Amino acid sequence: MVHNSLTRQKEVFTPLVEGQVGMYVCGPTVYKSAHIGNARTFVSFDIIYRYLLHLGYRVRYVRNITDVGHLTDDGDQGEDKLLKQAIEEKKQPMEIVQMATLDFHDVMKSLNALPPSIEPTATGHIIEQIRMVSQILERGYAYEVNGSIYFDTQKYIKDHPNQYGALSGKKTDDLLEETRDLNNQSDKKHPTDFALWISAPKEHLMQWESPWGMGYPGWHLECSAMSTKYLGKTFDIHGGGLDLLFPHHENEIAQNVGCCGTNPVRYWIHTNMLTVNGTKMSKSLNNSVSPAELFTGEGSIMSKAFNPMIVRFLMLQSHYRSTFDLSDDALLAAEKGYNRLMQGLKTLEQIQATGTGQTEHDDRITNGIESIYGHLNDDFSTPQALASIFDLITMINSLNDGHISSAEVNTNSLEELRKVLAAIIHDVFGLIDVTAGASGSGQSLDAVMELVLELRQQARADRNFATADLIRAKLTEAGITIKDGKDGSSWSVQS
RNA sequence: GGUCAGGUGGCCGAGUGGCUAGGCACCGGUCUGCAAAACCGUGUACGGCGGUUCGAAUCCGCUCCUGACCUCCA
Repeated sequence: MVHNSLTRQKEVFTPLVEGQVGMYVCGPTVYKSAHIGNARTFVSFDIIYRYLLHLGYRVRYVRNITDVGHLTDDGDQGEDKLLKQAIEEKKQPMEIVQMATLDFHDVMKSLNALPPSIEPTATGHIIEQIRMVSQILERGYAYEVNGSIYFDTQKYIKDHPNQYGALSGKKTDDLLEETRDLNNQSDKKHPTDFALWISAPKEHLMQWESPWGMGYPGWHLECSAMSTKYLGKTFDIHGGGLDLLFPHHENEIAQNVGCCGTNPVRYWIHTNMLTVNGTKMSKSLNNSVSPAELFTGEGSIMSKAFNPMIVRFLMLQSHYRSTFDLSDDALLAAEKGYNRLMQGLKTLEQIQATGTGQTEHDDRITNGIESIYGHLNDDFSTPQALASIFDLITMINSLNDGHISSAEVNTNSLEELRKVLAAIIHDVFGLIDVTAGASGSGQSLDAVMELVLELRQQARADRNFATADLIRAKLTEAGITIKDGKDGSSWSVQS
């Protein structure tokens, strides 16, 4: 089941071609470093992508890079954000693009998001965009004014009643009556018309030759052109942030219908916004928190540094369609929850089950696994899937502590549990264990710690607790936690 | 102003008619030399006012509050 923004309800997901999924997600505009709100969206789609792969689908995941075209103001008078930034920094636009793109990739990598199958850029598909403009012109859904091409929304609305606005839930009448203060839009026949191709003044830094003279593409066009090129005229999933729903996605549909006569997308998925102190984070509001700030603890809202995996875990604890408020408390709580999850997974590797029958504990495992999949199948409900996982973690710990004897659990169920939890947590949720010595501390540290623990164990055996506690305290200061168990002590590095 | 989402216990965050979501924090217990971790247990909820129903956090109406979109934004 997938929640489809177009119909506003959950629908059974059946791909166009059995076993294959085409998914397009609107990527970032690369004129500034990514903020954590961007990251939330792409992590959400990363999990959807991973889950589809896990289910065995062949997925073609296309996520674009917008490296041209966004205007800061309405209409033709506005400045291109990218150009503005380039002028401010006295750089070539493509230098800005390069910087922001590399930064974006770094962030996504640190959050362990898989790269998309194709990551096309707008500037790399100028030809396709020009061709699409021509097709829309040919079909009569656009008109030219002074070298710029505008989409004719009125004709579109007339020919396709109840289409325009269907996605964003706007009534076409309301859209047409829009009387917003529109400055310098005299070229357009109607305020709702939008630019497909914009005529460029000579000094404009990014422009290309077209049948209508030198110019550059309108913002909405690239996604239509590139999704059509790589996924076809109709494809399964189109995703993006909720803030793109109108006008971007609405116009995208219009362009596709105008160009090819078919509705391009079968399932629209929109992720909700991330907020800080209850307000949406947005590049234009300048209230961004960067991932780097989170990861280094240098920002104003965090008390300390948080590993990217903790941030990712926190994102998993909320549903992608809910707004999500970022706070220090939430991060601190997530850190503990994440550690508990990772510790549980490690414990699971070590415990044994010797049972052969089918006990209530085996039922609990079976039901737990079933409910994990049930929740993920229900519009990718990671929070609920996590709840089911934590129930199983409790059971794993009970087994480890001897509250449940190993004979009470069937060997096969435990094996199944190992397989499923590892797959869900690592492959689907994309959570990497960064809690232990596994984080690249190397063999030498392992050897040193083994020695230290041995000496401390000796001190404890001699009832020299002062020494034992001193070792533990000093190690804690150094970021290493000691836990004394029945079978000796263990250690872990704080992330 | 128009449109659309929400308001859940100390915090975060699920949940669309009856059955403990979960995480974190708190309290009691077990374990431990002491901790930590873990396990067991207890408590604190569904913005307000009405209504439907045998029964509502969940449906309906009104009301208050918050956010998002309507302009570039993930």
